[in-house]
Amino acid sequence: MDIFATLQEEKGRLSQSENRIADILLNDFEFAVNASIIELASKADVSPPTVTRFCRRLGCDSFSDFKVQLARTAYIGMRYLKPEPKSRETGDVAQDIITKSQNALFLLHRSLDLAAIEQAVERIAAAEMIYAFGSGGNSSMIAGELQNRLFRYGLRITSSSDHSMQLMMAAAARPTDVLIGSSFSGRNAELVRAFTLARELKVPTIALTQSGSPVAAAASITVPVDLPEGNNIYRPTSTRIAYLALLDILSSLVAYRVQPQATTTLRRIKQQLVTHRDGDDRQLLGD
Amino acid sequence: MDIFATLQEEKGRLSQSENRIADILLNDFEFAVNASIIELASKADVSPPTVTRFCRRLGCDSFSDFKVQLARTAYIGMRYLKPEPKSRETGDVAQDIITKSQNALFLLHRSLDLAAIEQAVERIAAAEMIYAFGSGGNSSMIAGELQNRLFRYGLRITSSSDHSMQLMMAAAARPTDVLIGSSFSGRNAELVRAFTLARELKVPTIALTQSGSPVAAAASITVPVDLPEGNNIYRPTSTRIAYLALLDILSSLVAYRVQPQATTTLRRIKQQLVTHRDGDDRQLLGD
DNA sequence: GCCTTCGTGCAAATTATTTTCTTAGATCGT
DNA sequence: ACGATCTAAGAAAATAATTTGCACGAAGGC
Repeated sequence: MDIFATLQEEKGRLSQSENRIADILLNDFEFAVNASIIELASKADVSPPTVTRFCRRLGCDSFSDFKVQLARTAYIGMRYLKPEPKSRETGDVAQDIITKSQNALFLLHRSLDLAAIEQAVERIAAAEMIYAFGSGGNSSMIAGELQNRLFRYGLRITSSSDHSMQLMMAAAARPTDVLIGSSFSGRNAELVRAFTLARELKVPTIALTQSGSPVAAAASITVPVDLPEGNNIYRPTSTRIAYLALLDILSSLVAYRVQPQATTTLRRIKQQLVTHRDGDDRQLLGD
Repeated sequence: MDIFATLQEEKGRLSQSENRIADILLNDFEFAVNASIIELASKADVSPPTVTRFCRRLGCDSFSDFKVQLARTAYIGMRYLKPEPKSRETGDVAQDIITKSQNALFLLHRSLDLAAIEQAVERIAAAEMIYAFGSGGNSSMIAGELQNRLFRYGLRITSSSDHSMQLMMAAAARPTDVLIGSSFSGRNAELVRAFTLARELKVPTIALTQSGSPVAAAASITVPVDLPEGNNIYRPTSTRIAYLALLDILSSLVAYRVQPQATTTLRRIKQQLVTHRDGDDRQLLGD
C-alpha cells in the first residue's frame, strides 16, 4: 500500500546498490519523483536494470508504477522528515501546520485499531448513559466534542473536565452505562482513578489514549492513538486533529448503529441537523 | 502548483479532444494515474501527441511530469469527487473520514487569505484583552480552543458561547481589546449583533467565517474560511477540522509575535508547557 | 472566396524501460 | 581449500513509450 512502509520493512535485506537507491529516495526525494530511471540510476551509481529490480522488490509492477506510488504517498507521508517550518512567514507557517495536520491524519489512519473501534462503537451504541471525561484543555475539548456529536443521534451523554466530578459521576454510573475517557499523554492519574472505580462497579470504560499507558491499562477497551514521538508531547496541535478525526469515525459508526433506518447515507442523518428558517435560508443547527 | 486548479481555470478554453481527456481525469482518475500515454489517448479517442500537448497546456514539462503532478495532488485533492463512503464497514468509514479531513485541510490551504491572517494576528497580538465568541456546539468549541491556545502564550483571553454574555462582554470591551467570533454558517444573527455593538464602541472585531456572509460583513477583519458547498452545510466534520487548523496557524503566528525572544523554534515555546514530575516522567501540562 | 490559424493525427525519430544474457563475486558444503 | 551453487549487477539488445515534425482539414476573419 505505501512505499515507505515497505521500504522500512525491507531495509535490512537490501543490497548495497539498492541501499544507495533507497538513500536517494529518502534524502533527495524531490529529485527522485521527477527523475527518469536513467537519471535515478546514474545518481545512485547503478544500472537501470537494478533500479527496475529495486522497484519490483518494493512491490511495484514497474518503474512507472513505482513513481506513481511514490508521488502519491509522498505528499503526505514524507513531510515528517522536514520537521521545522521554513520560516516564520505567514505562508510558510500555514503550510507547515497544514502539512503536519495532514500527516497526523495519515499516521492515525495507518495505526487505527479497527477491532478496538468496533468494540467501542458497540458499547457506546448499547449504553443507556454515556459519560465523557477529559481534562487539561486538549482532552477536555475532546470530551466536549464527544458530547456535541453524540447527543445529536439521540444518545444520552454528559461530559466533564472536572476531576472531582468525574469521580462522582463514575460512582453514580451503572454497568449498562459507559465511560469514555481521553488522555493525550495516557498519564492522567485522576482519569485512571475514575476508570479504576468504574471497574470495581463493573461499569465498562473506553480509553482514547496512547497504548501501553496507565490510562490504557485501566480501561476495559482501549482505542489506541499512537502517533510517533515528537508528534506527541510537543505537538498537541496535530495530535488534537488526529483525536478529532478519530472522534468523527467513532461518531459516524455509532450513528449508523443507532439509526439503521436512515437508509444508505450519512447525509440523511446530517440533513436532520438542518432547519429551514427565513424562507429558503438554510441555517445549520449547530453553527 | 496544482493541476486540478489549473484544469479548472483552463476548462473553458479546452478543445473537444482535450475536454475528453479532462473528463477521464475527473471521472476515472484511478485509471488515469496508472495509464500510459497510449492507453490514456486511446480511452479518450485521441492520439498520443494530443495528450502530450494537453499536458503542456496544463503547465507540465512532459507527460511523465504530468503524471507525477497528478499523483501528487491526487491523494488529497481528488477524493471529493467520490463523496460517499463505500460502505458502512469500519475500515471504509475510517478511510472516508480521514480522506475528507485531509481534503478539507487541502482546500483550506488553497483558499487561505494570508493578508487577512496577518492583520488578524497583528490585532490579536496587540490586544489588551481578547474575547472569543462562538455558539452552537461547533463554533463554541472553536472559541474555547482559541482560549485554550492563546492563554498559554500569556495573553488575556476569555471565551463565551452564551449569546447574552457575548453582548454584555462586547459592551464591556474597549478599543484596545479585540473580539474574535467564529461562525461556520456565517449566519449567526446574535454574533452579528455583538459585532455591530462592538463597531459602535470602536472595538475591533475579527470574524472566522464564510466570506460574503452577514457575520463577515459585520466584522472589521474577516479571515475567510470558504470550503466548497457540500463540505459546508452537511459536513461540520471536515469544516471543524479546517477551522481548527486555521486556529493553529493563527496561534502559532501570534506566538511568534508575542514571544520573539523564543529564538528559532516553536518547540521552545511548547517545551514551556511541559512539566517534569515523578522524576523523569514527562507530563504534558494540558493533556 | 481565399488566407490564416488552430487542432489534430500519422509516421518517424527519439528516448525510456525492460528483458536477456553474462560475468564477478559471495556463500556453503565437502 | 576447492568446487558447486547462488546472487547481484551490468552490457547489450529488444521492446515499449513518448515526442517531434509534418501535413491535412476545419473554423473563422479579411
